[in-house]
Amino acid sequence: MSDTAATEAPRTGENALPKGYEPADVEARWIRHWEENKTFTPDPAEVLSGAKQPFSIVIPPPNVTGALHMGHALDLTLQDILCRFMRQQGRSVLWVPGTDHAGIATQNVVERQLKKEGKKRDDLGREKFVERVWEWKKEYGDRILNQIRSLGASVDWDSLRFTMDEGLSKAVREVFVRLYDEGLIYKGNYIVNWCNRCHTALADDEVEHAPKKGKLWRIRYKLAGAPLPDGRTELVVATTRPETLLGDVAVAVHPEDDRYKDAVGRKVILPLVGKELPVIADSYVDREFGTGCLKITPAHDMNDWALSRKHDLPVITVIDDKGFMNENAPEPYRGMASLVCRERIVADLDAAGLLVDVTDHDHSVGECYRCKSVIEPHVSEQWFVKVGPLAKAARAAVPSLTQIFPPQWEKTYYEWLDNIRDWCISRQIWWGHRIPAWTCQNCGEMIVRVEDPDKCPKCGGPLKQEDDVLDTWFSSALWPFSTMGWPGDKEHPAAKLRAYYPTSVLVTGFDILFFWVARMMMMGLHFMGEAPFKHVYLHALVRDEQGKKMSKSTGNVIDPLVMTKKYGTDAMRFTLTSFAAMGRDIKLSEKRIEGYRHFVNKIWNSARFALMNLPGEPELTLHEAMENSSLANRWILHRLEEVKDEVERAAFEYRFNDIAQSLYRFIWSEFCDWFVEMAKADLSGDNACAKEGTRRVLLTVLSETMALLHPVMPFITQEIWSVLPGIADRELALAPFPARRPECRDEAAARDMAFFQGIVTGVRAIRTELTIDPAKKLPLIIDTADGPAGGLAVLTANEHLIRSLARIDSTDIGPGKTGPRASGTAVVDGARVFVPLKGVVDFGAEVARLDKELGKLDKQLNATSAKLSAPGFAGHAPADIVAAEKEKLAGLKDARGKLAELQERLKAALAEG
RNA sequence: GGGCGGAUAGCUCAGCUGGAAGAGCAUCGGCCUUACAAGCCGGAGGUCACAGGUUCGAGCCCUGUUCCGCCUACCA
Repeated sequence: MSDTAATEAPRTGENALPKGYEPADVEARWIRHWEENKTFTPDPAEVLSGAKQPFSIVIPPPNVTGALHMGHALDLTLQDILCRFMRQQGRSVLWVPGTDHAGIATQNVVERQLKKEGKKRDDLGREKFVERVWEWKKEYGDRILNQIRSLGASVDWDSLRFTMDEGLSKAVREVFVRLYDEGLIYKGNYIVNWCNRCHTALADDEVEHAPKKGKLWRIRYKLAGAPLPDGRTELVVATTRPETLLGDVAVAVHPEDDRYKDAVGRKVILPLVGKELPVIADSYVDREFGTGCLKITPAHDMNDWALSRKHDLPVITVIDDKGFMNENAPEPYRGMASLVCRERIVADLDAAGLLVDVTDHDHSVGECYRCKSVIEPHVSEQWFVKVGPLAKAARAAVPSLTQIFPPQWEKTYYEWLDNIRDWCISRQIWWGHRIPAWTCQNCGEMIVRVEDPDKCPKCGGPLKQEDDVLDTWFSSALWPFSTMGWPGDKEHPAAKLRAYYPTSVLVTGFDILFFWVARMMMMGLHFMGEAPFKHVYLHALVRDEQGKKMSKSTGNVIDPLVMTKKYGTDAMRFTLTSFAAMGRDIKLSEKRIEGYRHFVNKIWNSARFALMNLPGEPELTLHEAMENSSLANRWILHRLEEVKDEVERAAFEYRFNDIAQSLYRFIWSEFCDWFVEMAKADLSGDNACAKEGTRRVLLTVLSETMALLHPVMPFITQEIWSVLPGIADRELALAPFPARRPECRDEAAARDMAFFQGIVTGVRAIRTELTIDPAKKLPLIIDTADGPAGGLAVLTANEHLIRSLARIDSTDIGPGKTGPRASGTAVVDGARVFVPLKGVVDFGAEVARLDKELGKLDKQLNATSAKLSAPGFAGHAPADIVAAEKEKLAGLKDARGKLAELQERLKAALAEG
């Protein structure tokens, strides 16, 4: 055991808590404590023995080069709430932390570092470069992990994983080899998305489409041979990329386009090149767009590529993998950067009289999701996963095996899987899992193996391994089982895997539904025979207060680390939780976090107040305390039971905002505003029995509230918990969810309290609205004749509280009591309230105030009686609804009548002067 | 082009299976009432985007419309 706060002698009682809550100090202390004590490291044996139900989550591994942003903070907060809540529910909780190696991003970072030294990666060579990346990882790779720590995430640090770890790399190889052997991985020459800057292929979903202002050039392609029957001698094509015409292999028109029917089958002459191209017909061509004539450049356009395969056209690459015109381009253009070439081509066309015109044209352009440079379609040798069969299984698993929350994302998930194309998994970089395939330099045999082969098994010739590495998402797709020890020993799978796979829920942003979630589904189902998670909870994106995506370039980023430092982690977590309603974006502003910091302060101060009154454990048990207990005590215990239900239900249903709201209201508006104020009388009174009873209730409610709030605000709750007297287990994180106490349910107390609050609020309203000096104590008369059943008893028993809460110095309560005509008045639940005000205020104001009240009552009266008298209501509506409406109408009529009468009395008094 | 979501108080949003419109912040008025001025008490503020429909009854269900987001797509 370590010397942390929980193991020190608890500082309970008076002065246990300093005046102000200092989050930084408290947080650091508990983070250290949890980690040193391995509080969140579960034992798989407790699951395997059947002693506990498992609950597991794998963290969405952040990019190892990344820094924590608000999206992470939200994601981690929600996961932490679930994990901490499930521990309270008695589950064996495993939350696996880790990072991914982010192939392209990390390589970029290190290359930039090298550049500063005036070096390129080729100067180092592959091996040295990869070593260099590992060095970088060693030095900076823990940054984001420490940031996760600082949020209080209750992950099991013993389970920490990195996608390039030995075990995870083994999983990657195993999966690759098996998919290859099953014919689900193949290598081939295809057109792919190519990033010139990162110098690698990208998968379809790694390309982001952004609208761009472009131009549309219309270019004449002269017909070879005789003019068309109508005398035309050329076709005009429209293109946004004139430089690609050097790679044109055909011109296509729509087969039913009357304008071009006669041209089909003829040849045109490619401008600036001079070679003849066929004119083909294909219904893909949109007659409405441009001129209806489409030039076909298979090597540099995805759609043209597809057409070229259909029509068996050649593929001519004219732009190389760095974005320069290659040897297939005519001499004058060779070696030019493609954009430079574009200008030259346009100029040359113009000079040759082949350019019709140029118009502005907005279209969407693909960009690299890592570096934002324009994506070039590029033909090259790549490795692909044949996703069809995998996607089919992944689709079928939702919602039967895996449920998505909120469910509207199901459709998006289906949509993507239904239209999925083969997944390009090879990347032309060095940092990552190198493809485990070797080619025999002798016989050309391809060997794909888990273990490195040393020679060709067929001819014994020397082998050369593939240069490419795998897409980072390929390894991320295995995360739910690779992190738990798969494949390991196949006969005896890891205990962790047996205990915690499949995971309970995946919590992540909807933006990586495709990148990651769908692929994990594919891999999990294929290799484990089980979906990797039972639930997927997709939360919204965190945006700025205008609803814009936060980005460094816009400068609207709210840094979670700055916020936690400034307002405390609990305040930020609570803010995010409050706004985490399902299916909605979160518009965050610093002001909101600041607002919830006030709530943290409120909690702290209420605990300080409680501790001041709890020098030691109360002498009465709760059971004893409840005998002849006060209204306040019975009511708050009753409400506590209801809050337990609300919080528990909301947590199971991922209604995070409801957890927050329910606790906020209970703590602030009920516990602090009413219970504590009412308890003060007992706590400072002479009645030892009442005092001890109320102390017991105060302690019970405070401690259980800390437990309920703990998943959302782990630090302040643990800090307070650790100084409460009479708590056996100082580790709140491992304490069970507060047990239900059916005997504390007390509807009568709820009703009585509502009446009591009505009286107090009624008097306060009279006071404030008539601007009576708050210090001025007033007399109070209440006629309980028509009040609720037991109302008199409630008011009599709590008379001293009415005095203190409403600033009353004398009361006269009973059936038939009447105050002077010159009174401020109210009707509460049938009871008439009088606050004699002769000589205190101007009664004209009170007459006006009553007018306003009467107006409100009239509005409600009209609505209710209209409803009741509406044809069919009594016949069709359920009996209980009708009865309730009738009762309501009676109550309103009664209140209105009484109030009107009271106003008349007042007016009469006024007339008399 | 297809899909999804949103439109409720000045702002940000709740409102679960249809049964008297809610919260926070902001605002106005009054209070340093010894846990808390990061606080307390009270007030004001809404034709629930628009138009129809179903129903005894609609913020909620159905149809259409208008705006605003996002995702997706082969219009060069």
